[in-house]
Amino acid sequence: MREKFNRADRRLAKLLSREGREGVNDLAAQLDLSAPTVRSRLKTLIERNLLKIVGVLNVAERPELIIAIIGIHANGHGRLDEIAKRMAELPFVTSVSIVTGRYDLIAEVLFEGDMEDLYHVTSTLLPGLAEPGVIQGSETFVVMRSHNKWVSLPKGVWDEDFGDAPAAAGSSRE
Amino acid sequence: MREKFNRADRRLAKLLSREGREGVNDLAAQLDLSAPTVRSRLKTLIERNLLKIVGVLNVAERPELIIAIIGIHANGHGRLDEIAKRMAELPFVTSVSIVTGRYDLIAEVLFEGDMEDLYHVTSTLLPGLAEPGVIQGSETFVVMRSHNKWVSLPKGVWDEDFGDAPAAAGSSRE
DNA sequence: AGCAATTTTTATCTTTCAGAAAATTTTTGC
DNA sequence: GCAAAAATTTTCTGAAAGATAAAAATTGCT
Repeated sequence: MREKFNRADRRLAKLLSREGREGVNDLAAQLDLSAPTVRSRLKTLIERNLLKIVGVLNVAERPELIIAIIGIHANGHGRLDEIAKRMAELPFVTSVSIVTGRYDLIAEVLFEGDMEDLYHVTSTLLPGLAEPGVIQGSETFVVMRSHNKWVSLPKGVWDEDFGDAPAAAGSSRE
Repeated sequence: MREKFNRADRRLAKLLSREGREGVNDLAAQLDLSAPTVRSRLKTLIERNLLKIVGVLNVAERPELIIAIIGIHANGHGRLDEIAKRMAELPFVTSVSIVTGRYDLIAEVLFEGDMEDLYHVTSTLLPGLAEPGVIQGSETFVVMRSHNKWVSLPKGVWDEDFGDAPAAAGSSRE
Protein backbone atom coordinates (compact mmCIF):
# COMPACT_ATOMS: atom_id res chain seq x y z
CA MET A 1 0.00 0.00 0.00
CA ARG A 2 1.13 3.46 -0.78
CA GLU A 3 2.92 5.38 1.87
CA LYS A 4 0.68 7.95 3.37
CA PHE A 5 2.70 11.06 2.78
CA ASN A 6 5.83 10.97 0.72
CA ARG A 7 8.07 13.73 -0.45
CA ALA A 8 5.89 14.60 -3.41
CA ASP A 9 2.79 14.72 -1.26
CA ARG A 10 4.45 17.18 1.07
CA ARG A 11 5.54 19.44 -1.71
CA LEU A 12 2.05 19.23 -3.17
CA ALA A 13 0.51 20.10 0.18
CA LYS A 14 2.88 23.02 0.56
CA LEU A 15 2.00 24.39 -2.86
CA LEU A 16 -1.68 24.03 -2.21
CA SER A 17 -1.35 25.69 1.18
CA ARG A 18 -0.47 28.85 -0.70
CA GLU A 19 -2.91 28.62 -3.58
CA GLY A 20 -5.63 26.01 -3.40
CA ARG A 21 -7.11 26.68 -6.82
CA GLU A 22 -3.89 26.28 -8.72
CA GLY A 23 -4.37 24.11 -11.78
CA VAL A 24 -3.19 20.52 -11.84
CA ASN A 25 -0.98 21.29 -14.83
CA ASP A 26 0.85 24.09 -13.03
CA LEU A 27 1.26 21.97 -9.96
CA ALA A 28 2.63 19.11 -12.02
CA ALA A 29 5.15 21.41 -13.67
CA GLN A 30 6.42 22.67 -10.34
CA LEU A 31 6.64 19.19 -8.90
CA ASP A 32 8.22 17.59 -11.96
CA LEU A 33 5.37 15.15 -12.21
CA SER A 34 2.71 14.53 -14.81
CA ALA A 35 -0.77 15.93 -14.50
CA PRO A 36 -2.54 12.58 -14.05
CA THR A 37 -0.14 11.74 -11.24
CA VAL A 38 -0.86 14.95 -9.41
CA ARG A 39 -4.56 14.45 -9.94
CA SER A 40 -4.47 10.97 -8.53
CA ARG A 41 -2.29 11.88 -5.53
CA LEU A 42 -4.52 14.81 -4.76
CA LYS A 43 -7.54 12.58 -5.04
CA THR A 44 -6.24 10.01 -2.60
CA LEU A 45 -5.03 12.64 -0.14
CA ILE A 46 -8.51 14.08 -0.09
CA GLU A 47 -10.23 10.70 0.02
CA ARG A 48 -8.14 9.65 2.99
CA ASN A 49 -9.13 12.82 4.78
CA LEU A 50 -5.54 13.99 5.11
CA LEU A 51 -6.03 17.18 3.16
CA LYS A 52 -8.85 19.36 1.99
CA ILE A 53 -9.06 22.52 -0.02
CA VAL A 54 -11.34 25.17 1.36
CA GLY A 55 -12.07 28.84 1.34
CA VAL A 56 -11.10 30.63 4.53
CA LEU A 57 -11.90 34.12 5.75
CA ASN A 58 -9.48 36.72 7.02
CA VAL A 59 -10.58 37.46 10.57
CA ALA A 60 -8.76 40.78 10.65
CA GLU A 61 -10.82 42.07 7.73
CA ARG A 62 -14.21 41.02 9.02
CA PRO A 63 -14.91 42.78 12.29
CA GLU A 64 -18.41 41.35 12.54
CA LEU A 65 -16.97 37.87 12.94
CA ILE A 66 -16.36 37.22 16.59
CA ILE A 67 -13.85 34.57 17.49
CA ALA A 68 -13.22 33.23 20.93
CA ILE A 69 -10.85 30.67 22.33
CA ILE A 70 -12.20 28.75 25.28
CA GLY A 71 -10.01 26.95 27.79
CA ILE A 72 -11.97 24.23 29.55
CA HIS A 73 -11.40 22.31 32.75
CA ALA A 74 -12.97 18.91 32.47
CA ASN A 75 -12.84 15.88 34.70
CA GLY A 76 -12.88 13.41 31.89
CA HIS A 77 -12.42 10.08 33.66
CA GLY A 78 -11.04 8.67 30.44
CA ARG A 79 -13.89 10.03 28.38
CA LEU A 80 -12.27 13.31 27.46
CA ASP A 81 -12.02 12.37 23.83
CA GLU A 82 -15.68 11.57 23.63
CA ILE A 83 -16.57 14.92 25.13
CA ALA A 84 -14.20 16.67 22.75
CA LYS A 85 -15.79 14.94 19.83
CA ARG A 86 -19.29 15.98 20.82
CA MET A 87 -18.07 19.50 21.44
CA ALA A 88 -16.62 19.71 17.96
CA GLU A 89 -20.06 19.05 16.54
CA LEU A 90 -21.74 21.93 18.31
CA PRO A 91 -22.77 24.88 16.19
CA PHE A 92 -20.28 27.73 16.19
CA VAL A 93 -17.45 25.45 17.29
CA THR A 94 -14.68 25.33 14.73
CA SER A 95 -12.24 22.99 16.46
CA VAL A 96 -11.49 21.25 19.74
CA SER A 97 -8.11 20.14 21.07
CA ILE A 98 -7.10 18.00 24.02
CA VAL A 99 -4.05 19.70 25.43
CA THR A 100 -1.35 19.56 28.05
CA GLY A 101 -1.22 22.30 30.64
CA ARG A 102 -3.66 24.35 32.64
CA TYR A 103 -6.69 23.35 30.59
CA ASP A 104 -7.92 19.98 29.52
CA LEU A 105 -9.57 21.16 26.33
CA ILE A 106 -9.20 24.21 24.19
CA ALA A 107 -12.00 25.01 21.76
CA GLU A 108 -12.34 27.71 19.18
CA VAL A 109 -15.71 29.22 18.37
CA LEU A 110 -16.95 31.63 15.77
CA PHE A 111 -20.05 33.82 15.65
CA GLU A 112 -21.39 36.64 13.64
CA GLY A 113 -21.64 39.69 15.79
CA ASP A 114 -23.77 38.16 18.49
CA MET A 115 -22.40 37.89 22.01
CA GLU A 116 -25.57 36.12 23.03
CA ASP A 117 -24.42 33.13 21.06
CA LEU A 118 -21.15 33.09 22.95
CA TYR A 119 -22.98 33.23 26.25
CA HIS A 120 -25.22 30.44 25.13
CA VAL A 121 -22.26 28.22 24.34
CA THR A 122 -20.38 28.76 27.58
CA SER A 123 -23.40 28.79 29.87
CA THR A 124 -25.56 26.08 28.37
CA LEU A 125 -24.08 24.08 25.54
CA LEU A 126 -20.70 23.33 27.11
CA PRO A 127 -21.93 22.28 30.56
CA GLY A 128 -24.62 20.20 28.89
CA LEU A 129 -22.14 18.00 27.10
CA ALA A 130 -21.60 15.67 30.04
CA GLU A 131 -23.01 14.79 33.44
CA PRO A 132 -22.91 17.59 36.01
CA GLY A 133 -19.47 18.10 37.45
CA VAL A 134 -17.55 16.85 34.47
CA ILE A 135 -17.20 20.24 32.82
CA GLN A 136 -15.79 22.09 35.78
CA GLY A 137 -15.25 25.51 34.35
CA SER A 138 -13.96 27.48 31.45
CA GLU A 139 -12.16 30.66 30.57
CA THR A 140 -13.02 32.58 27.46
CA PHE A 141 -10.57 34.62 25.45
CA VAL A 142 -12.31 36.85 22.96
CA VAL A 143 -10.14 37.74 20.01
CA MET A 144 -9.95 41.51 19.69
CA ARG A 145 -7.45 41.65 16.91
CA SER A 146 -5.50 39.07 14.99
CA HIS A 147 -2.67 38.56 12.57
CA ASN A 148 -2.62 35.93 9.91
CA LYS A 149 -5.71 34.29 11.32
CA TRP A 150 -7.94 32.68 8.72
CA VAL A 151 -11.02 30.71 9.67
CA SER A 152 -13.37 28.35 7.96
CA LEU A 153 -17.01 28.64 8.75
CA PRO A 154 -18.45 26.19 11.27
CA LYS A 155 -21.95 24.81 11.34
CA GLY A 156 -24.28 27.53 12.43
CA VAL A 157 -22.62 30.42 10.63
CA TRP A 158 -24.15 31.50 7.32
CA ASP A 159 -25.82 28.17 6.98
CA GLU A 160 -29.19 28.85 5.47
CA ASP A 161 -30.45 32.04 6.92
CA PHE A 162 -28.91 35.11 5.43
CA GLY A 163 -29.85 38.61 6.34
CA ASP A 164 -28.32 41.57 4.66
CA ALA A 165 -29.66 43.28 7.72
CA PRO A 166 -27.17 44.23 10.45
CA ALA A 167 -27.21 40.66 11.70
CA ALA A 168 -29.94 40.91 14.26
CA ALA A 169 -32.07 38.02 13.05
CA GLY A 170 -29.07 35.90 12.16
CA SER A 171 -28.86 34.04 15.40
CA SER A 172 -29.89 30.43 15.31
CA ARG A 173 -31.22 29.95 18.78
CA GLU A 174 -34.86 29.94 19.63
CA MET B 1 -18.30 51.35 -4.48
CA ARG B 2 -19.35 47.80 -4.03
CA GLU B 3 -20.39 46.68 -0.66
CA LYS B 4 -17.79 44.51 0.96
CA PHE B 5 -19.76 41.40 1.66
CA ASN B 6 -23.28 41.03 0.47
CA ARG B 7 -25.65 38.12 0.63
CA ALA B 8 -24.25 36.45 -2.46
CA ASP B 9 -20.71 36.79 -1.18
CA ARG B 10 -21.65 35.05 2.03
CA ARG B 11 -23.30 32.19 0.27
CA LEU B 12 -20.30 31.92 -1.99
CA ALA B 13 -17.95 31.90 0.98
CA LYS B 14 -20.04 29.25 2.65
CA LEU B 15 -19.98 27.00 -0.40
CA LEU B 16 -16.25 27.43 -0.80
CA SER B 17 -15.68 26.68 2.86
CA ARG B 18 -16.87 23.18 2.10
CA GLU B 19 -15.22 22.61 -1.24
CA GLY B 20 -12.63 25.10 -2.39
CA ARG B 21 -12.00 23.55 -5.78
CA GLU B 22 -15.60 23.54 -6.89
CA GLY B 23 -15.96 24.87 -10.40
CA VAL B 24 -17.34 28.32 -11.02
CA ASN B 25 -20.19 26.88 -13.07
CA ASP B 26 -21.38 24.65 -10.25
CA LEU B 27 -21.10 27.49 -7.79
CA ALA B 28 -23.07 29.75 -10.10
CA ALA B 29 -25.83 27.18 -10.44
CA GLN B 30 -26.18 26.85 -6.69
CA LEU B 31 -26.20 30.60 -6.19
CA ASP B 32 -28.57 31.38 -9.07
CA LEU B 33 -25.98 33.59 -10.64
CA SER B 34 -24.06 33.45 -13.86
CA ALA B 35 -20.55 32.07 -14.05
CA PRO B 36 -18.84 35.36 -14.91
CA THR B 37 -20.50 37.00 -11.93
CA VAL B 38 -19.23 34.35 -9.58
CA ARG B 39 -15.80 34.60 -11.12
CA SER B 40 -15.63 38.33 -10.69
CA ARG B 41 -16.94 38.30 -7.12
CA LEU B 42 -14.49 35.61 -6.19
CA LYS B 43 -11.71 37.58 -7.77
CA THR B 44 -12.46 40.74 -5.84
CA LEU B 45 -12.92 38.87 -2.56
CA ILE B 46 -9.48 37.39 -3.00
CA GLU B 47 -7.91 40.64 -4.19
CA ARG B 48 -9.24 42.46 -1.18
CA ASN B 49 -7.72 39.85 1.08
CA LEU B 50 -11.07 38.89 2.56
CA LEU B 51 -10.95 35.29 1.41
CA LYS B 52 -8.42 32.81 0.18
CA ILE B 53 -8.60 29.23 -0.95
CA VAL B 54 -5.96 26.94 0.45
CA GLY B 55 -5.13 23.36 1.18
CA VAL B 56 -5.25 22.49 4.86
CA LEU B 57 -4.08 19.38 6.69
CA ASN B 58 -6.02 17.29 9.12
CA VAL B 59 -4.09 17.43 12.36
CA ALA B 60 -5.71 14.29 13.73
CA GLU B 61 -4.39 12.25 10.82
CA ARG B 62 -0.82 13.50 10.92
CA PRO B 63 0.73 12.57 14.27
CA GLU B 64 4.14 13.91 13.30
CA LEU B 65 2.73 17.43 13.13
CA ILE B 66 3.01 19.00 16.54
CA ILE B 67 0.70 21.86 17.31
CA ALA B 68 0.88 24.03 20.35
CA ILE B 69 -1.16 26.94 21.61
CA ILE B 70 0.82 29.51 23.55
CA GLY B 71 -0.75 31.95 25.97
CA ILE B 72 1.47 34.97 26.46
CA HIS B 73 1.64 37.64 29.14
CA ALA B 74 3.00 40.82 27.62
CA ASN B 75 3.29 44.31 28.98
CA GLY B 76 2.55 45.98 25.72
CA HIS B 77 2.43 49.67 26.65
CA GLY B 78 0.28 50.27 23.63
CA ARG B 79 2.58 48.36 21.34
CA LEU B 80 0.91 45.01 21.68
CA ASP B 81 -0.27 44.98 18.10
CA GLU B 82 3.23 45.62 16.82
CA ILE B 83 4.54 42.71 18.86
CA ALA B 84 1.74 40.48 17.65
CA LYS B 85 2.51 41.40 14.08
CA ARG B 86 6.16 40.51 14.43
CA MET B 87 5.26 37.30 16.19
CA ALA B 88 3.00 36.26 13.32
CA GLU B 89 5.98 36.45 11.01
CA LEU B 90 8.13 34.04 12.96
CA PRO B 91 8.72 30.62 11.47
CA PHE B 92 6.38 27.93 12.81
CA VAL B 93 3.84 30.52 13.95
CA THR B 94 0.53 30.06 12.20
CA SER B 95 -1.49 32.86 13.82
CA VAL B 96 -1.47 35.39 16.64
CA SER B 97 -4.46 36.91 18.41
CA ILE B 98 -4.79 39.75 20.88
CA VAL B 99 -7.35 38.57 23.39
CA THR B 100 -9.33 39.44 26.48
CA GLY B 101 -8.74 37.44 29.61
CA ARG B 102 -5.82 35.90 31.42
CA TYR B 103 -3.41 36.24 28.51
CA ASP B 104 -2.61 39.19 26.35
CA LEU B 105 -1.73 37.20 23.27
CA ILE B 106 -2.51 33.71 22.10
CA ALA B 107 -0.37 32.24 19.36
CA GLU B 108 -0.57 28.97 17.53
CA VAL B 109 2.55 27.20 16.33
CA LEU B 110 3.19 24.16 14.20
CA PHE B 111 6.26 21.92 13.90
CA GLU B 112 7.16 18.66 12.39
CA GLY B 113 8.07 16.23 15.11
CA ASP B 114 10.69 18.35 16.75
CA MET B 115 10.21 19.54 20.31
CA GLU B 116 13.47 21.42 20.06
CA ASP B 117 11.76 23.85 17.74
CA LEU B 118 9.05 24.45 20.30
CA TYR B 119 11.63 25.09 22.99
CA HIS B 120 13.44 27.46 20.67
CA VAL B 121 10.31 29.48 20.09
CA THR B 122 9.30 29.83 23.72
CA SER B 123 12.79 30.30 25.13
CA THR B 124 14.42 32.49 22.50
CA LEU B 125 12.22 33.74 19.70
CA LEU B 126 9.30 34.96 21.81
CA PRO B 127 11.30 36.81 24.50
CA GLY B 128 13.46 38.33 21.76
CA LEU B 129 10.52 40.07 20.12
CA ALA B 130 10.65 43.09 22.42
CA GLU B 131 12.80 44.75 25.03
CA PRO B 132 13.44 42.70 28.17
CA GLY B 133 10.49 42.67 30.50
CA VAL B 134 7.84 43.18 27.86
CA ILE B 135 7.23 39.51 27.25
CA GLN B 136 6.64 38.50 30.83
CA GLY B 137 5.89 34.84 30.49
CA SER B 138 3.98 32.25 28.58
CA GLU B 139 2.13 29.00 29.00
CA THR B 140 2.26 26.33 26.36
CA PHE B 141 -0.54 23.93 25.57
CA VAL B 142 0.61 21.08 23.41
CA VAL B 143 -2.19 19.55 21.38
CA MET B 144 -2.34 15.83 22.09
CA ARG B 145 -5.45 15.08 20.13
CA SER B 146 -7.88 17.15 18.15
CA HIS B 147 -11.24 17.12 16.45
CA ASN B 148 -12.00 18.99 13.30
CA LYS B 149 -8.72 20.84 13.46
CA TRP B 150 -7.21 21.66 10.08
CA VAL B 151 -4.08 23.70 9.71
CA SER B 152 -2.31 25.47 6.94
CA LEU B 153 1.44 25.26 6.87
CA PRO B 154 3.37 28.23 8.24
CA LYS B 155 6.73 29.49 7.10
CA GLY B 156 9.37 27.04 8.22
CA VAL B 157 7.41 23.85 7.70
CA TRP B 158 8.08 21.90 4.50
CA ASP B 159 9.52 24.96 2.90
CA GLU B 160 12.41 23.74 0.86
CA ASP B 161 14.05 20.99 2.80
CA PHE B 162 12.26 17.73 2.49
CA GLY B 163 13.46 14.53 4.01
CA ASP B 164 11.64 11.30 3.52
CA ALA B 165 13.73 10.31 6.49
CA PRO B 166 12.02 10.08 9.90
CA ALA B 167 12.19 13.85 10.19
CA ALA B 168 15.41 14.23 12.11
CA ALA B 169 17.25 16.60 9.80
CA GLY B 170 14.15 18.59 9.00
CA SER B 171 14.65 21.31 11.57
CA SER B 172 15.53 24.72 10.27
CA ARG B 173 17.26 26.37 13.18
CA GLU B 174 20.87 27.51 13.53
C1' DA C 1 19.58 -10.81 -9.34
C1' DG C 2 14.98 -11.54 -10.96
C1' DC C 3 10.13 -11.37 -10.69
C1' DA C 4 5.69 -9.30 -9.38
C1' DA C 5 3.07 -5.45 -7.98
C1' DT C 6 2.49 -0.83 -7.88
C1' DT C 7 3.20 3.65 -9.62
C1' DT C 8 4.12 6.86 -13.16
C1' DT C 9 4.11 8.40 -17.70
C1' DT C 10 2.49 9.08 -22.30
C1' DA C 11 -1.06 9.72 -25.56
C1' DT C 12 -5.72 10.57 -26.99
C1' DC C 13 -10.32 12.07 -26.53
C1' DT C 14 -14.36 14.52 -24.71
C1' DT C 15 -16.13 17.76 -21.81
C1' DT C 16 -15.88 21.70 -19.29
C1' DC C 17 -14.00 26.03 -17.95
C1' DA C 18 -11.99 30.76 -18.19
C1' DG C 19 -11.82 35.24 -19.91
C1' DA C 20 -13.37 39.27 -22.83
C1' DA C 21 -16.71 42.28 -24.83
C1' DA C 22 -21.19 44.14 -25.40
C1' DA C 23 -25.99 44.54 -24.03
C1' DT C 24 -29.38 44.55 -20.46
C1' DT C 25 -31.01 44.95 -15.96
C1' DT C 26 -30.71 46.70 -11.37
C1' DT C 27 -29.28 49.90 -8.00
C1' DT C 28 -28.02 54.48 -6.29
C1' DG C 29 -28.08 59.44 -5.76
C1' DC C 30 -30.24 63.73 -6.54
C1' DG D 1 -38.81 60.28 -11.47
C1' DC D 2 -34.63 60.62 -13.87
C1' DA D 3 -29.83 60.09 -14.80
C1' DA D 4 -25.49 57.92 -13.68
C1' DA D 5 -23.18 54.08 -12.04
C1' DA D 6 -22.69 49.48 -11.02
C1' DA D 7 -23.81 44.77 -11.43
C1' DT D 8 -25.38 40.94 -14.10
C1' DT D 9 -26.24 38.27 -18.10
C1' DT D 10 -25.41 36.76 -22.69
C1' DT D 11 -22.49 35.27 -26.22
C1' DC D 12 -18.30 33.87 -28.05
C1' DT D 13 -13.57 31.55 -28.59
C1' DG D 14 -9.38 29.49 -27.09
C1' DA D 15 -7.58 26.92 -23.49
C1' DA D 16 -7.68 23.79 -19.80
C1' DA D 17 -9.31 20.00 -17.11
C1' DG D 18 -10.76 15.28 -16.56
C1' DA D 19 -11.14 10.41 -17.88
C1' DT D 20 -9.17 6.32 -19.81
C1' DA D 21 -6.04 2.89 -21.54
C1' DA D 22 -1.54 1.10 -22.62
C1' DA D 23 3.49 1.34 -22.03
C1' DA D 24 7.41 2.29 -19.15
C1' DA D 25 9.66 2.80 -14.90
C1' DT D 26 10.14 2.11 -10.16
C1' DT D 27 9.77 -0.40 -5.94
C1' DG D 28 9.62 -4.33 -2.91
C1' DC D 29 10.34 -9.03 -1.97
C1' DT D 30 12.33 -13.64 -2.17
